[in-house]
Amino acid sequence: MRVLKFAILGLLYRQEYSGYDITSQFKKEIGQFWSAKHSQIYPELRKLVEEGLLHFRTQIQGEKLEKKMYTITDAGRKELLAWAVSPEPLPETEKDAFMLKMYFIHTLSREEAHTLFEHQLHQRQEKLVHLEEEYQQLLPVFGIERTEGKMMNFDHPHLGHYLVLTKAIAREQSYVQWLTQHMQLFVQ
Amino acid sequence: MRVLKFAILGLLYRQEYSGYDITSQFKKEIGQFWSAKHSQIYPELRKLVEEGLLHFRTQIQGEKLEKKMYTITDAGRKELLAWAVSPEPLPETEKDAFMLKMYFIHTLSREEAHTLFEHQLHQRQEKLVHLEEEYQQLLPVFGIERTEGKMMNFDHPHLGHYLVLTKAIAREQSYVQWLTQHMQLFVQ
DNA sequence: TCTGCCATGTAAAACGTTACATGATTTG
DNA sequence: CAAATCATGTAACGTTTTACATGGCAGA
Repeated sequence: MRVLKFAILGLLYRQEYSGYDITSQFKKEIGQFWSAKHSQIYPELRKLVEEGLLHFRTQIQGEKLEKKMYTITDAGRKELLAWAVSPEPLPETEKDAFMLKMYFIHTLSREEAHTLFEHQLHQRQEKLVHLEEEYQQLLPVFGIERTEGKMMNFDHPHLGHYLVLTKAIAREQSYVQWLTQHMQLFVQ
Repeated sequence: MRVLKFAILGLLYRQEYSGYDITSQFKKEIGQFWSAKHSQIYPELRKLVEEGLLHFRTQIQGEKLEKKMYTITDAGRKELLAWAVSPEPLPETEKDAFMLKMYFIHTLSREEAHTLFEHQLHQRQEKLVHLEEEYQQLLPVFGIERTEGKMMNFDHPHLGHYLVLTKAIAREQSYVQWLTQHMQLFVQ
């Protein structure tokens, strides 16, 4: 599948980035849905240059620190677009170790199960709060103002950002709701 | 982390299974949240036997077909329980290639984006229908009868099964809802 | 000057998928 | 008797993580 390849091509579609910058991007919003460590990114960048999908120029930062700024080539853009329009099949499995534990809940006492469940709820709620704060702070960037009833639209330069944030929020809300709904199983 | 190890130990906690049976289990409900191919399962089973967490007896099926029936040992049960009670940290990234494409939506035309979105919605809706049918069929097994107001409880032997099914349904409902809510971005 | 961040890489191990390989049993 | 399923394994390849390794830069 080589999804990392397309993640990198996609990031470079609109701007030049260094390997370090790409690593940083994966720690931001898109990291909710795809990421990689720098040890995977640097070899992938080299490979993409070899394949003619990227090129780079070396830039000096300060006195002598070299960084490589990568840009996408026409061939790279072409491959990216071919991938981007191809329909994404559903994965059979979306791995979730917590839910695997829940499948084996009969191995636990009521108290142990309750603790695990509470712990997961706590973490998911905290994550949800962070995501919602991020969303609130980005409302002006997204151009969504409650008073004027403005809405995100297809041509908005931050549509992708908006979509991943709202989707991450929806995912966490659903998780929190499911946990809350089933919490009663462990009390008493 | 060795999650597959614990998935196998968990499956063997209540009954004897062959490698083939374990492979089959991963194609059922728990496959929504964890799975592995037989090529990963057979070596893992051998390893778990070597580690003293499982043993097996060879059973003859029919005339000469040999199958290995695995059971968990006391050491295996001990390791399983230690894992099961340990709190699960949230993964930073829950990979979703479709959402990665959505982050790069600016590379697509309105029509292309609309097609992708519709395609994903169709697939998610279809999956949701299957899961809901499964749930409806299992209501008697779960002991949930609308007329008598019975409820799932902690000691129910199928609680794990119930939890993964309801969670998978919640996940798909949330996905479908999010897709539906944002579909308007691509029309006209 | 020290701490945290910027910056790039490689090596080894672990995890996961696809393909290769073989044969028995069951059901239509 | 043919096809689907049961049953077990290995090999090769691809992906991902952890650890090793090095050094520059900026601000307190």
